[in-house]
Amino acid sequence: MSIPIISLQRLPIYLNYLKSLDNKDKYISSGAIARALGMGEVLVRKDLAFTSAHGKSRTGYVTEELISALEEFLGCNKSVPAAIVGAGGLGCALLNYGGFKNYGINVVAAFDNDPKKVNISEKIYPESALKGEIERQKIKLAVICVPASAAQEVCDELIACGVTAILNFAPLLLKAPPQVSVRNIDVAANLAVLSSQIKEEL
Amino acid sequence: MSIPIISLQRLPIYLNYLKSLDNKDKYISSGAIARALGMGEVLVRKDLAFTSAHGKSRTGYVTEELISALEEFLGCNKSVPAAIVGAGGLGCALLNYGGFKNYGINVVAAFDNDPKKVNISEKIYPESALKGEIERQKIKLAVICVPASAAQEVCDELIACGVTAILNFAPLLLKAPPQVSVRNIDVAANLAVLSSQIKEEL
DNA sequence: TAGATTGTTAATCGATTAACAATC
DNA sequence: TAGATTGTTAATCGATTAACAATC
Repeated sequence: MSIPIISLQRLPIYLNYLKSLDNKDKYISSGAIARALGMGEVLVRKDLAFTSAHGKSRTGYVTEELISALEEFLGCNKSVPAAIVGAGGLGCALLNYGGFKNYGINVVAAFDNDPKKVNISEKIYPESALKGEIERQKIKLAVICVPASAAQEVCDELIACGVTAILNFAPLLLKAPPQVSVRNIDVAANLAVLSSQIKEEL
Repeated sequence: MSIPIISLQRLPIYLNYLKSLDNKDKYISSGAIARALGMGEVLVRKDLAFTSAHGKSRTGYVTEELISALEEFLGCNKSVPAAIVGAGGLGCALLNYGGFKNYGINVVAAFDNDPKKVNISEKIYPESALKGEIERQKIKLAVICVPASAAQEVCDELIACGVTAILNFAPLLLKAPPQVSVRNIDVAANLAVLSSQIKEEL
């Protein structure tokens, strides 16, 4: 059975936690992970069962094996090329962020229609080069950091170039065919939810 | 009954959609919204029922009233002061982003322990000023944009200063008391999920 | 009136949790 | 052996969807 997205989303949390442990014991139990992360231990075991990890009765999981199983499942050892469209503040911040490497994701190009941006980094190309670079480097994964007004157009162009997975920071719902995976991060909406929760408490 | 978080999270999606309509008809039905956003129409009605909006049989909701009801529920007309901790690439990008105003959120201060950052903008303070400014401006909402290694320490300090809602971009699970709302945005983990989904398709 | 739409109640679906046999 | 932990099966919980009466 294929892993449900809701389980897949938790795998990076487990991996982050395990890697953050300073003095790793040889073994770790689902109960210990669950307690540290505030989750149910059965849930942890079910999630981990989707990977190649196998726990041992009485002792739990071999910590290093569990980390390796999560890394393998998430493709951390592969090198997946990714592109960023829109080299504004957010796009540049992501371009300079090193944390994607932990998941085998390599941001190889960014695109912007402002010629001034193009000289900031050799990875930034004019938007006219988008089709050529995406096809040349066989990029399947892209991040949209352009304003909402341009996002659907960029999305369509990316899909036409062969991109099949898109992380969208623009605050709108992108239309895309079902074979293309789209995830949305709306920072303002997240803040709005928190802001509403503050008011509730009053 | 208090709105479940999962419904609350969808309200900004409805609001964005409604505001994005170019030629707004006087009325809009839950079915039309549902079709545009790829959701069930009963779900839309149930979500909207948490706001003060009331639809009319046969005609649907008055578009402008529905927008107002969503804005009111989400507190878009209030002015909620917010702070950003960590004025690196992401922190600065968020500081310069104008989209928070739509939800009544006003980023009034950013903090960084690098003295060079402090002169970039008059809103950026040294981290030593954190306690003073947060308390002076009665800030309850904060965004953590520091590296994972410093995030828990910053979180503790914010809570000690009276912050009750935190948006965390650092890839780790923050420990916070239950009366503090924490939301996490792990960009790398989101990309990892997409990357895994690409591989599945092969 | 007839028809479209709301809002509510009941049914379904999926995810989480509880229970427990297997096992090291 | 006794005890801790896994992995699985059954029960519960919550969210979504279906059905439908009310109504404009």
